[in-house]
Amino acid sequence: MSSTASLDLKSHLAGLFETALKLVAPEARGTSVTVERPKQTSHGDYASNVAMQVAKQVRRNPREVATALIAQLPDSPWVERVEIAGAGFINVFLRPTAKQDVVRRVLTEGAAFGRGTFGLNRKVQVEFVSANPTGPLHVGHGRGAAYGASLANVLEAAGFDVAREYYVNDAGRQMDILCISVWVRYLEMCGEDVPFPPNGYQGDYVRTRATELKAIDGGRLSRPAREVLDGLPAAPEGDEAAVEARMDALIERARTLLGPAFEHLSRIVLDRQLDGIRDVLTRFGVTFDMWYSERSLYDSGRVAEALAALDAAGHLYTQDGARWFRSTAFGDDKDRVVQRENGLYTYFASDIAYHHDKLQRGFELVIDVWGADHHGYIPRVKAAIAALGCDPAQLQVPLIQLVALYRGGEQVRMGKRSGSYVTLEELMDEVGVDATRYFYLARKSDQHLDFDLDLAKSQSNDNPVYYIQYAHARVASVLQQWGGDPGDLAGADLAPLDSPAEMQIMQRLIDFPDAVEAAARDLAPHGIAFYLKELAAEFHSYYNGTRFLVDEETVKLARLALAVAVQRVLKNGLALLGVSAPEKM
RNA sequence: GUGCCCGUAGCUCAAUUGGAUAGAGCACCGGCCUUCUAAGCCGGGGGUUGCGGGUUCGAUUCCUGCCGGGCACGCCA
Repeated sequence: MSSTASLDLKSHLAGLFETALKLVAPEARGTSVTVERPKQTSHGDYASNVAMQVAKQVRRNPREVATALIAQLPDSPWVERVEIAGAGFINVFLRPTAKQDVVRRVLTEGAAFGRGTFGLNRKVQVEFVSANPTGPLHVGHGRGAAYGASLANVLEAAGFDVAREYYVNDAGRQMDILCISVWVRYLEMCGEDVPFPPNGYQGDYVRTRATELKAIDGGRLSRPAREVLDGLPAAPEGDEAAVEARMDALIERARTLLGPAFEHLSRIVLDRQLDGIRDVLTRFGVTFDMWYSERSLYDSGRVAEALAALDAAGHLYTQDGARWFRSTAFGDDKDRVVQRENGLYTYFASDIAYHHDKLQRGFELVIDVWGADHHGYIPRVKAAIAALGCDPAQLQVPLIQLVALYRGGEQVRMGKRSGSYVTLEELMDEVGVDATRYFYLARKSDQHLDFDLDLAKSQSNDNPVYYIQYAHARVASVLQQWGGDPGDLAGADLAPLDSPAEMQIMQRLIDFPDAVEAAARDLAPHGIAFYLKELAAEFHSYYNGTRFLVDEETVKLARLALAVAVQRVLKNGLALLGVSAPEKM
């Protein structure tokens, strides 16, 4: 029964209008009545446009309809008065008690305030980050991590049953190239003169892996340079195709020379890479329920199984020696290869199997957080889901746009090729976890993000994350001065809270569950960041002009109760963003 | 060339999914600490929402044509 105040008020008011509508315009009974919060306080606490919506249907002018609706509106203990405004808006003004009530509710519900039932306990999976384990996480992955983690929190708060998952691309050529890169560094350390392939992974972490490998296995994986290099195709500088061909030959050679030890090497390298990624994410406050291996999809036969299902339904065909999925039958631009001429499956094949598996695990909603550069990939995955007999709407793919770092007003240039990109770890070390996560979430995910390092680092009033945290800390400070038990405040008489500033703040608190629900519905956690900034601003303003520790006991307790309620909502909201709520700054 | 996304104050971004006079922060100008944290507050100037049409009571939002920017278009992952 602890549904939220705002939902209570909104549905309560909508119910009043529906009752009146039945009497005034029975023929428009089907109209869904919406009640919104107007932007301007002069337009009341809540407003409905129902009169304008039905005006045409009943062939009367909107203001006339509104007048009739108001005349038939049932009495309500929460409503003070109702006005007609503008083209036919009906504005509702609430009694103070309707707002004051939220303070008690926040204090009683505590960490649970803001949680709702919108999700109906439905099972939803959020898959995010899923960066290739072939290198460290960079600032782009960081944005996906912050977004995915916060989205998962928001969905959970909105009443979904959420599973957080990282898809590990541990199969395929990129992984092999990483292994070769490590192996060549390893051979160098063993004194073998093997030139480093130009398309290998250049970073320092590759040497680190090689060092670890040598510590574990000594020189057991070493082979004479001529055995490694003999007969490999030449790769003239600048000839990309030849360079790739030489790499493929080198991979084959390594498998031949090392035998089962190649898998051993691969396993160690992968584990260490994942350990590194996991450590950084954990420091960043991002954790997963499941790390799902792409390779396991092959080992368990799920890829073959998913393709067999498509085949059985008649959605596969053979052409030019390859197996194709007829994705055009489900809205894709062109058909897609799932098994190459050489017999190897494509990445898409394992992705079909992966999504097949997700749906089989009973997730009603599957959310893939992807980089925006993958947007062209969405239609084919949705096509596969449809071809497997499921509803493509069960998959939603929020896209995360690029991040550009700025330092001293200049963009920090990054290039994968040169290995000069900034890692998430470096960003966290420089800026701090709280500011990093807040800045990532401070705008819509599908917008380019200009990340101002100087601003994020500045311990000043310019920095929005500190602005919000400071509001939280200020309440703690007042409570300390007061010295009483905040637990007693839930029973405080709230009648003294009647100033415009107090009304505004209480309405803002009432809005919090709505903000959570909207963020979940739109897969847009940035709404929480904006909400918190506004709540903090209103509180700072109030704080500046109001003394809490006054002589009159009832006024003091009422104000403290409000302050603690604000503090609680700030804390709950910051938690959704993965940002800490310090008691002292 | 085709498809998707974007264009809002000098800068960085919002705008309750079609609502009322488009809002914040930064920057700029002017005020407020003998009082619970000035990492704060108060006031001021700043706009043809890229441009032109259309849909309707009403458009930053939906449709369309241009202009400008980004991304994707592989038997790579």
